[in-house]
Amino acid sequence: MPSDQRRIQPRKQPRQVRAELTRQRILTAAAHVFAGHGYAAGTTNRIAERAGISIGSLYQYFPNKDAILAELLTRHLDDGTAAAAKVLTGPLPDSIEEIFRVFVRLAVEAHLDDPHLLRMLIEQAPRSEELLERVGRVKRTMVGHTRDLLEGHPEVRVADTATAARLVIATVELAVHDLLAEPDPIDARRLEDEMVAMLTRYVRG
Amino acid sequence: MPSDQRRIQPRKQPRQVRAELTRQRILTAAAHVFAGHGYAAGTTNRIAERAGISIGSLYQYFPNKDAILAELLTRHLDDGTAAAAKVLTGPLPDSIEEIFRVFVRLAVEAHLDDPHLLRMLIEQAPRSEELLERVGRVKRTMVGHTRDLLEGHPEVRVADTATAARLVIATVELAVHDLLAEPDPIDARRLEDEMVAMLTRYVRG
DNA sequence: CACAATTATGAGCAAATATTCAGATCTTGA
DNA sequence: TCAAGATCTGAATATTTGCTCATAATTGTG
Repeated sequence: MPSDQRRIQPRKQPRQVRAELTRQRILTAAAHVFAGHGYAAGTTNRIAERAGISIGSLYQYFPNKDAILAELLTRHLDDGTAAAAKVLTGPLPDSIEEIFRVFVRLAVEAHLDDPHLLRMLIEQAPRSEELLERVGRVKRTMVGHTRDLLEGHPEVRVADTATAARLVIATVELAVHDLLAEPDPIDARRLEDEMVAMLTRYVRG
Repeated sequence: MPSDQRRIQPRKQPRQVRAELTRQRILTAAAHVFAGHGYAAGTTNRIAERAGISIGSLYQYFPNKDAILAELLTRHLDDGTAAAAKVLTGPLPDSIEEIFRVFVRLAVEAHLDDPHLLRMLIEQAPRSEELLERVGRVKRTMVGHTRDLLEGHPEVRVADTATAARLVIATVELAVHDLLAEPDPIDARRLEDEMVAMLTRYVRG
């Protein structure tokens, strides 16, 4: 068990190509192992084994197990915010329904590749103060943007846009997580349609 | 680490008053510790310490750590289904809006006392085959009832009641968990109002 | 009070697992 | 080619933690 949870920074920076490759392999293996076994049962030795490297190499690039989780979460958050930013720079559709569709699709796509991993991340990550803060910040940003959107759109008729924005974000994120990770997952397209319908009818009042 | 995960039954039945008291203290302490540290970091020694008893006493009433979790989850599920059954025996309101309000309020109330504990329960349940099955059964029952409700109600206009029922259940459950467990939780009454509005407008088409 | 049954104690065992480090192997650049 | 630095190895070590058991304390009963 880790005795010093504060270290998150990598032990050394890769300077050769094979080092960067090893780092990638570790992360890929960790994603698989964490997704399959959960965080606690996803041991560092198992990760190293799956990555085809020795346990020592793993600790050359990650100071401890938590750091691997942190890196995976960071990448997910960065990917998500980057995708959202890209959409926000371009022109958005006019109707609130189509706007919602864009973002719901974004959320669904972001979770389609490995729902189990993402679910594990959300469940396990918040144990660390730092990660909790990071996730909270991203979420608050999303809620803020959603609120702006709701307030500026002529079709929207909800009174309390602050609460509505939080409800919208939580609904999209969590329902996506849950439904995609079930043993019998809902068809992604159908989920998208129903969720867009629900949100649209909600904010139109 | 536990070598035999199958044992769930208590080691012995309490025969004296102080024994039953000790059992209660263990469960209360476990709820606190699990909610605060998570399941993995909530060690049995910490639970015993918080309960003000020795670690040996803990193992006199629970064969292993999982059994404590199972007992907590069982109590939650039993409480929930009992409350739901009580509501279902009586007369339900006519309007779909008021029906939703009854069930959303039920869900909110069931999670108001200790959102962190309940969140942990839902997250950790998938570790055990038995608990997973138990939770799945309860959920399927709820979805089934919801579907019946949607199909039999004149106000409802959604086409795919199966998908709609799953979406409704997932939304209520997860949004409640998430919003109440935040560092800055939404006012329970406001959450109830908005969620009822969202669900009602959704199923009315 | 005496005796048995019940309950409580907590040091310590055993297994799992995170992490280290001394030495081997590979890559780079001159 | 070769030395220096980078990378890799994995047996060994350090911790953590679920759990046991011999013993002590308490309670119920005649």
